Amino acid sequence: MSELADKIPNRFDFQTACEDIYAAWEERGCFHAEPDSKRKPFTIVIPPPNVTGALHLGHALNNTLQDIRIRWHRMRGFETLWMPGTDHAGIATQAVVERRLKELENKTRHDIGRENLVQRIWQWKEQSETRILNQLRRMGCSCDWRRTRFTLDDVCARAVRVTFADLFSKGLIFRGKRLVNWDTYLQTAVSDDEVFHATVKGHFWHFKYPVIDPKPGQPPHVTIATTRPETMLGDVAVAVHPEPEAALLRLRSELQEKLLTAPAKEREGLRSQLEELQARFETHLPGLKVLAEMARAGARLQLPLVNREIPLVSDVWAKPELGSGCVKITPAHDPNDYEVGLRCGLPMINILNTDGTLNEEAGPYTGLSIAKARVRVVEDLESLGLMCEIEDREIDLAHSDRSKTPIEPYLADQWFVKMDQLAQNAMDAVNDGRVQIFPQRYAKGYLDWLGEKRDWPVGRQLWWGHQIPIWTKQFASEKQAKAELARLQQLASDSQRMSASIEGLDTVHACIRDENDSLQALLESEGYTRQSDVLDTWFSSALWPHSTLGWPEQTPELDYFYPTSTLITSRDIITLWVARMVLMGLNNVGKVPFNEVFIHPKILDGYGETMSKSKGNGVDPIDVIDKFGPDALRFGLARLATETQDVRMPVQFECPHCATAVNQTKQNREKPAIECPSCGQRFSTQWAKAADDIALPKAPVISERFEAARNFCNKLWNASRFVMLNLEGFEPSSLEIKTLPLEDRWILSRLSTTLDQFDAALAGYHHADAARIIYDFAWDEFCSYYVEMAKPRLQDGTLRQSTQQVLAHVLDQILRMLHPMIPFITEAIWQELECVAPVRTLNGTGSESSWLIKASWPESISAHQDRTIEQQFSRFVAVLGALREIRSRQNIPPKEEVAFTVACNPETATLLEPMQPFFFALARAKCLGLGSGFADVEMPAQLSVDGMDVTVDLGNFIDVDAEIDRNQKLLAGLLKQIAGKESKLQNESFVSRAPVEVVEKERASLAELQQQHASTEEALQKLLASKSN
RNA sequence: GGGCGAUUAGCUCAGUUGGUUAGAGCACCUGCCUUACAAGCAGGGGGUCGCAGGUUCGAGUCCUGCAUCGCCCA
Repeated sequence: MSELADKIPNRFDFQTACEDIYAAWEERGCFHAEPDSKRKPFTIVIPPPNVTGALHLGHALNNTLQDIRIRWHRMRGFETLWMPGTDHAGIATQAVVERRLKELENKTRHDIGRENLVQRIWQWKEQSETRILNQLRRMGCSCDWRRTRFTLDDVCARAVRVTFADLFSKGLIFRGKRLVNWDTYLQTAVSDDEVFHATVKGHFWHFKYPVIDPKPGQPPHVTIATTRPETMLGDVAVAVHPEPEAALLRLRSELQEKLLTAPAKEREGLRSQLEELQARFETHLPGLKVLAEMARAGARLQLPLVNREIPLVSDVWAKPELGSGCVKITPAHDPNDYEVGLRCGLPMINILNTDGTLNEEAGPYTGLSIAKARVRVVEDLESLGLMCEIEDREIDLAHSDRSKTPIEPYLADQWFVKMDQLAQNAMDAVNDGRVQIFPQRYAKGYLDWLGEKRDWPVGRQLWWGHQIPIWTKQFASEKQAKAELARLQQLASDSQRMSASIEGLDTVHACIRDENDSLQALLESEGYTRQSDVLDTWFSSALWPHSTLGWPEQTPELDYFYPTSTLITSRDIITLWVARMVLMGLNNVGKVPFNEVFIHPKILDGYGETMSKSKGNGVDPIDVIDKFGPDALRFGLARLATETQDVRMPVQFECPHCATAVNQTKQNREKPAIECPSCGQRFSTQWAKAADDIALPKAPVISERFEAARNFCNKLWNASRFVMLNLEGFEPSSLEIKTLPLEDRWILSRLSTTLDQFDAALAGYHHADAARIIYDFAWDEFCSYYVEMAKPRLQDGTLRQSTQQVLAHVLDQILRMLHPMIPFITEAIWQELECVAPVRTLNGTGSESSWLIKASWPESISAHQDRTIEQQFSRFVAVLGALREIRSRQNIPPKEEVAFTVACNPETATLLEPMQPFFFALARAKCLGLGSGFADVEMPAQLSVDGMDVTVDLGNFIDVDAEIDRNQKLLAGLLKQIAGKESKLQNESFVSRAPVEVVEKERASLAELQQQHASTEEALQKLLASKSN
């Protein structure tokens, strides 16, 4: 036995063990899945991480939850596939590589060209992907690595191209104009979530446009205002509200209503608003009425500087309460104006080149930068006498996240996917339950977003991605274009291979399905050019659940593993991704991509902010693994993953000199180096740039939240160690459950109940509940009670064998249950246990997989579940608790024995009788009497619990005054509660209206309190009497 | 502006269809190196359940309003 004690250290050495365990799993093909008609499939596709950077704690949570589900199902006997891979993440990855190019070589992408840039991005991808996949391995993720995919690899590329060609041939892909966020520095459109807003100092210029041929009573000018005067060169109209009076009246009554209910501090502001509004009825309304009438009559204005006639139009976008009440309309350079342009059927004039200079539409200003044009336009308007007023103003300006330059709204050609029917199909799938979303409330956002059925802009002006497979040529006439369309149709012979469409009157687009089709070269020789844009990253991600399984080929994998079982992801991509996966799955395969979607919480830092590398509060899971082990990381995350609440996780730097955890604050998290408040030495952070800082040792960023999980793992390890050290001479036999002592039947009953609860929690995606259920069972019930009670039993010849068997069995079952959450440590213990006790069943026969990862999932046995046993055991626990409390309260040294009695009914006495050795073993207390009829003790320390009076004769140990004091306080509390109950029970309406069982419960509770009061009073009197003697 | 969520112990979070004296972990205090585990054991203190109303015999839980914070959409 001592040999074994030497062999098993009292800590799990995760730093050396985990790598071997993982390698062993992989070598044995434990992660690999193959279509198998005899078994049910269970499939998860990983939400492919971006190859932009490394994984953070949010990914760690996401992947931990997936692996828990994967391992759980694998043990339950499913053919289980976890499909891994990564995402090329178009703009994000390209921007990172471009930024490095600029920083390291001071070059732009145009300097090195498309081919070179793409090659460099591939290099970056290799490096980044290796790091990410390694992070997943360190976490223990049991992905089928042989099937690893990348959204830009050949298999995925083919799926993308076939999908695109299919949609094109169905007429669901078209090109149109649309306002985009244009980054003039990078010369690409960026998406809304790549834009940040910042307040900058600017001006508000008021100027006027002459009215052409004003009639009597009509103004000679209309006044407008803008923060971007150069955009007037692209103006196509001025708008005025069609019913200014009605609009003002409505606004006034809204304000008045608000004023009635507003809190005092807001009233002042509202009143002045109302006053200003009131004044407008006189100062502006008459003029606006005239203008509205003019707009209806088709009045026209002269746009200065470029001398264009533009209409005065009616539109509700013009706010009669603001400025002059008129607003200039520049549809090609402002999102709101764009909408007005669409409503009023206005032309859209783009005045910008892609590099941010003005184009020929700007007339005399052509070629100027935006800034220069702004100065010139203002000067020229002034010299024409059209400038009225210039205000200073703070302006909320959109900037590109990638280049930090101001975004220009810009009207560009854009490829779209028509969403109408595709979106409807995806909505139907959720509405009729083919796809279930957990928690259910997230279905609303999904449906709302799809319900708008906005066409999906899929083109990106990037070089990294799937290039759009469309070849385009412009023809001289509509007739020629139509003839060409017919020719192309003939040429393709098969509309799947190539299909074509006409844009406008004269432009022909041909979409070719297959890479390397000879048609490509043919068209190019005829003067067609391929579209240079690439597809939105989400286009390829949307195909992920079926493209990874080999679609469009009808592979056995696709047939067997699709639809996948569940998708586990974070809420921010429900629309970007989940919705599109459903829509594409339905379109391509005809079936939903997954039956269930689980949305898990986000990981925030201690301030409730999302973690990110750019804030410096990001935590690398590897740092946590290095410090606490992969199992602690996983269990720690799982127990925090509740349903409604995002996870706040205070973050610390761990001082590399003295290992002190230094709390991260908003101030220190952005510093390149920090001085440790404990040892006074300096360490560096991710921000270290200067040579001095870089030379300092770098502090890992961790969170102490994982300590509890690490401690739990340690507890499990040592409990297992104890069991194994005590299995000497173990020979399993067939146990007759009914004949076993109370504690055995109790732990077996609890085991089965725990299993049921644990399974139910996992099935419902209640990971935190599941973690808590198994934690409580393993620690509080198994370790704190069963293992402690096993100690005396192992010394008892008649009980030793059955004790060993129950210990081994329950440990076996706990290891299985915990394996999905903490795979490494449970596997390590399993390996040891296999050597010491290969048979761990209750009937003494059978064998198990030598690897826990492949072992079967435990089954709850309802015959073991016994509520009476559990209740009886809780009476034992109550007496034990009372004994311990008395000992502790009276400061009795742990080694000192005490004697006690329990006054209780005969049934309880019978129940407690066989537990006497455990009172001694667990509380060093000897029982002198159970039930009634034993002599009173002189110096009692007493507790009433659960209808029993536990009395300890403390003899000389007792601190009588302290005990008297405590009893008096207790009595006061009891009296208060009794009074409360009595008044409740005297309340006629409670007794008559509350359910009978509730009233009964209250009565029983009152009786119990009264009994407790009586025995406490009695004990108190004895103490007082003994004192006066 | 619209939608979703949160607010419970110093911190991070549970709390089921409304029903005993609101729980856990960490931190704190007291006592223990008890032959698996000091990353441990035993015990303890600590809460006006964000605020104000309402429904009810009874509200942390249901309803209304307000405040603060977060996310999504415009």
